[in-house]
Order: sequence, then C-alpha cells, then structure tokens
Amino acid sequence: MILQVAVPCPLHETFDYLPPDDGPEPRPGMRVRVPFGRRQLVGIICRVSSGSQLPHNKLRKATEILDQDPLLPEDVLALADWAARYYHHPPGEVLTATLPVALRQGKPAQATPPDWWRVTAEGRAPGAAASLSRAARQQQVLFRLLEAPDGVDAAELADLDGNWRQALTALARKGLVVRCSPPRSATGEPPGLNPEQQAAVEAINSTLGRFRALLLEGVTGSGKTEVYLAALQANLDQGRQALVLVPEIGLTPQLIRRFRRRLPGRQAVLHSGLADGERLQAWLAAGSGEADVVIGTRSALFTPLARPGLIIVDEEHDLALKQQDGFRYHARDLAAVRARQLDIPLVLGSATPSLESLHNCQQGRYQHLPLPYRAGVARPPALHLLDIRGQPLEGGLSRELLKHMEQHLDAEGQVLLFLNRRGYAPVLLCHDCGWVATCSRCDARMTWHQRDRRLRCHHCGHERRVPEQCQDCRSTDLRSLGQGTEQLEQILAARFPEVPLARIDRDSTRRKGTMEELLERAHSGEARILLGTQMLAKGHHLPAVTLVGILDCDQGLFGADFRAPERMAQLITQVAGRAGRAERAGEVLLQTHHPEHPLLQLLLREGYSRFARESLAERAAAALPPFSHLALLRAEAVDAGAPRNFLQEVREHGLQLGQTGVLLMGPVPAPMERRAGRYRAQLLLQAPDRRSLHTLLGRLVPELGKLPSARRVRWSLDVDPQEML
DNA sequence: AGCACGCCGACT
DNA sequence: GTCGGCGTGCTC
Repeated sequence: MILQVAVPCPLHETFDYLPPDDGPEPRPGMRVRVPFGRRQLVGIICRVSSGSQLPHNKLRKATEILDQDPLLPEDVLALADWAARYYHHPPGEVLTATLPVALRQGKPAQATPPDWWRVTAEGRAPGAAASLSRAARQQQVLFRLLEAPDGVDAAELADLDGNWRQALTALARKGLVVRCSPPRSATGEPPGLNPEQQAAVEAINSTLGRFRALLLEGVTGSGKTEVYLAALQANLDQGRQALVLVPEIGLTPQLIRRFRRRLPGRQAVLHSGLADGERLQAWLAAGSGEADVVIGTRSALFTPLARPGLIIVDEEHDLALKQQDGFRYHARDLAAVRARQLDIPLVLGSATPSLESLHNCQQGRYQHLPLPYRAGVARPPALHLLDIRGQPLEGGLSRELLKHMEQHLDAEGQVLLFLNRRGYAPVLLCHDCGWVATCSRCDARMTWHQRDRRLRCHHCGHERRVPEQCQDCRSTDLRSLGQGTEQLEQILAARFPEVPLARIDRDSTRRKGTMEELLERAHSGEARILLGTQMLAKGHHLPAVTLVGILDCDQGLFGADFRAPERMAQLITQVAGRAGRAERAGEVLLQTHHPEHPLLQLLLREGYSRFARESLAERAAAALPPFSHLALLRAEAVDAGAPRNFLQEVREHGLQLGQTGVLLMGPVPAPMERRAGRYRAQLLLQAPDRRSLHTLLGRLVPELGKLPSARRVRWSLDVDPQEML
C-alpha cells in the first residue's frame, strides 16, 4: 500500500510513502506526519494506491496517521486538486490553505463542547444573589448570567476582571449555574417581499438540489439580503447546510447579528479575526453538520460541509474575494467549481456585478435575477456632476458642494463625504526648490500625517519624522499639496464647528473597537458629517444619509489598469448607494475636472448596468477578459536586473514550447517598479481560449523553479489577475 | 520553503 | 588555523 501525500512545500507534486506500522487505516483526507528531508511535516493523504513510480527502497515510512477519520471530505479534496491545477500552484500549499492553522500544525481535530452557561432555577431564586454578599466575583458573574435568559458563551465573561472562571465553577458547584448547549436561534418575522424579490427567491428555490449559477443583480437597497435569507430558509427546510461568502469588509457584526436573528439553527462564522481555537471549532462544527449556515471570508470556501445545499457569494465583484498573495485563488470562481461538483445552486449577489459574471449571464451560463428597484419606500438617489474646473476649492470642497452640505445639514440630513486618500496630504513639497518627500524604498511619494508628525509610505509602511528642512536646499518652507481625510476633518471642523463629525479610515479605526464605535455614531445619527475612504463605501447601512459628496472621482478615469474604469464605476455606485436609503430621496454630487468624460456621462445617465454592458462591448473589441484569458508572472528582487533576466529567460522558454495562440508580453517593469526595496517586473500571458493558456502554463510552470535565474528572484504566478500592480 | 553541504574571505 | 558567508541541490 502506497500513500500519496501532499506536503506543505512549494513543489508541484505529491510524495509517496509507505503506511505506518500501526494506527488507523489510511484514507484520503487524513493528515499524516511524514519525514521530509530531515524534517517532520504534516501532510495530507490525497490518494491511497497500490504502487509507486519510485523504486521501493526510495520510499520512507510515514510516521503516524493523525486522524481517525478523514478531515477533508472527497469534495474538498477534489476542489483542492482542481484549484492546484487551474492556478498552477503546489498541491501541498493549496491543501494546507484549506485547513485552520491549528490543524496544519498537527493538533487534534477535537470538537470541544460549547462553553455555554445559564442560570438554574436555584440561581434565579430571590435570595441567591444576596447569599453571595461575601463573594463579589461570583455575584458579578451571576448578575451577568441573569441578564441573559438564553445563557452566555463563557468567552463573553472575559471582560470581567479577576478570575471569573473560578467564580463560574464555584457557582456551578453550588448549583446556581449550569453548563448547557447554546440555544438554536429563533426566527424573526420575515418582511414581505416585493415581486422582484419574490421572483428571485422562487428562481433560487426551484433549483435547490441541482447545480445552477444565478446572478442576483440588485441595486443598493433593493433587499438582496432578504432574498438570501429566504433562500437560506428554504434550504434549511430541506435539511441542508449553506455556505455564505462575503468580502472581509462585509463581514460586520451588523450582518452576523441579522443572520442570527433571522435564521433558525446554528451559524458558524469564519473570519481572520478569530483565534486559532475558535476558528477550529467553527470549522469542525461545519464539517460535522452541527452548524447549519457557515458565514465566512474567502478561505471559508474550503470548509467541509456534512450536508451542503447552497452557496452564496455576496458582493461578488469585490476584489477581496481574490487572494492577492501566495495561492492566488478567486473565491467566487472556485465557489462555482464547488457548486458544480456538489450539484447545488450558487447565488452571486452584487449591486455592481463584475463584467465576468455579466458576461456569463449573456452567454446563458448564469441565470440573471435583477432587482431593479429599492425595497420599501426608498427612492433612488439623484446623481449630479460638479464641474470644479477653475473653481475655488476649500480643502478640496467646492462652493457648490459646501452650499449643498449646509442645506442638507439645516434640513436635519446626514452628509457623507468620500475621499479615497487618508492622511493629511499626499505630497510634502519644498516651495523653494520643488523637492518632494519620497519613500526611500519605493517609487512613491510619502503621505504627510500631521497629527503624528510623520511621513508614511502607503505602499510599504515605511515611515519617518517630518523633516524641518528641505533635504535638498535646506529651505524651511515646506508645504503640503492636495488633501487627505485628516486635513479635510480639520477643515470641516473649522467650517462647521457645531456639527459632530465622524472620520472613518484606516488611521482613525486602528484601535480595536473604534470602527464599531464610529459606525455606531454614524448609524445613530449622532454624527452628522461622515468622512471616509473605501472603508465607508461598502455594505454599511446608513439610512439617515441624504447627501453624498465624492470629492475626487477623476482618479479612476486614467488608471493604467484596464479594469480601472469598472472599479471607478463600482466605487461611485457603491458610495452613491449610501444615500437616501430611507424615505428621503438622496442626492449625490461628484466633483470632477472632466465632466464631459464619456465614461462618467454614461454612468450618470444610464447607471451601472448600462455602463457595464457598454464596457463589455469594449472589452470584446479589444480582446480583453472575459473575451481572452490572462496569466501574470511576477518577479521581484533587491537586484534591479534579476527580475527582468528571469522573465526574459521564461519568455524564451515559453516561446520554445510553441503553444499557438498564446501571446507573451513583456517582460516589463511593474507600474511602480520599486516597492519595499525590491525591483519588480512582470510577464503577461494572453490567450484567446483557456485551454491553450493552461496547456502552456502546465508545461512551463514546473520548469520555472529549475531555471538558474529563478534563484535570484521571488516569483509568483497570478492566473486571472485582477490587478496589474 | 527549509535545511544541509561545500567552498572561499576576515578573525580569535 | 577556524567561523561563517551564501551558491547549489534535494526533499517520496
């Protein structure tokens, strides 16, 4: 008997081992400890076969089988295998990526019973709390449990000071509290659905039990989540589990609470903020069938499910669904593969669908489910361009925008300002000689953060003190150019001193919990002006916002990336969607220096949907994705010439393989050549069909590591790149 | 990736 | 005379 084992190292094959002398019967999906070189690694059994290509004396014996039963079911193994082939990534690294960290390290896959506690009848008795007058800690714990009729997770007691665990055990000994299983959540009353929502739900429900991909294109506020909830309910009624993927930013406590409130059964949440132990428990609960709905960010896609019935990918256009380093997979695309393999429906949802998914609808591969109207009484916002050419600007705000802000604030409205640039100013400039502060490690300017008196590079994180003098001419007349959110906050505080403001960007939310705090201030209406970057653009329900101001929408118009316009349109539409979600119609003002730009005009006049269809036609004409297929080979090194040399060698190697149809473009320097002290270059492969691209990559990639020049660079392959940076 | 082996420069 | 630099090779 031979075990084919995937080990966590960047090699494109599995390794054959003899089974250990004793232990459980080896089966695919089990973890196994194996000797590898002179190390011991935790690998995963991919196959058990009867023979090996290698001579018997070359084979080593596996040390021990780590699982009694397979950790990964057949379908996850098959998905990982498919992904390793499609992304041309080492199978060991792909499989390792599917496991929670605790399991990668070889820890036992043991589900611990829930640490959930509630008060007993004795504990509820009138004299119980009073009897603890000499045990303040126990009293405190008891009070906390008395507040929660369903009990609490012991982890929630962690904020009590002192040894709450000891107090809890003491209370249990006295019979005042008891460990129990957490309640299955109750179902809140679903609101009535409008006809479009109803039609979408029926379309999804009618396909439960077999594969089909459906694109739910719902304008902001059209009630996509209600459609998800209804479909999830129907799926649960059939006794099946569901997987819900969201981009990191979308996984807010708000959304989780809504799911908890509305769905029966148990939900497991998987995101990067979890401790290893918590993550493991959620993962095991999914695999055992204990959890009914699994909600998570992209890596949750690989979670084993005991009785899968439905996969939902929310905000399917979002870039966060594509991993941007190491194993560069797209969770949306792999979700389609998994749904097909499991023969269950896949629902993709977005207000601004990716061109890829719209194309799939046009091709008839996906079913299109439009939700063109806002749910309830909410009316769509009115979008207007503000031509700011030659206009006086106050901190980047035109008079016209300021006037509208005053009007909305006077009318008790809430104003949201969007500026996709944090810090005080993006440029620090010497007024005497023109010197600008640049990063020593990147080809980029440093951003001035006034409050911390520091210059920070937003590309590599490098920072230093703000210089007193120009580094070139010693002049002390250093000035800022342009505005970031930090500066705008100051200007607004001076201009509207009476109006409470909340700034939401990566700097203002660095401390744990501040994000929730600021969002709460925004949500409650306490803050009247909201100022933020990307962070504020997505997902959050801000029903009181009546005016949205986008300070600079020109950045996206001239990006080097062919996806830049699409990104810009998605961002504008998402930000605009924050306005007027309640009864009051919203107003959206876009400041621009290019009011006649055809892309902006199209977006404003016709909306995202038409914009996207027009863009698709342009992509077709230019033979760009999704009408052709790309792979990007990146290389970087401290030595400036090494990446180019390597890629040149790869190019020649690739040309020799003579795959017709595949274009090799480059090598060229990356758009920002030097970043974090490394020079970067890239080679782009383009093909009219997937097959020829993958045939070439299949032959080329395993050879790359063997090239001598590869040793001098760090390289990575990005299949279906989303960003050319 | 990790880890060893191996062959050349500045030190106790 | 050694310690250690990183080039090269290998992992069933």
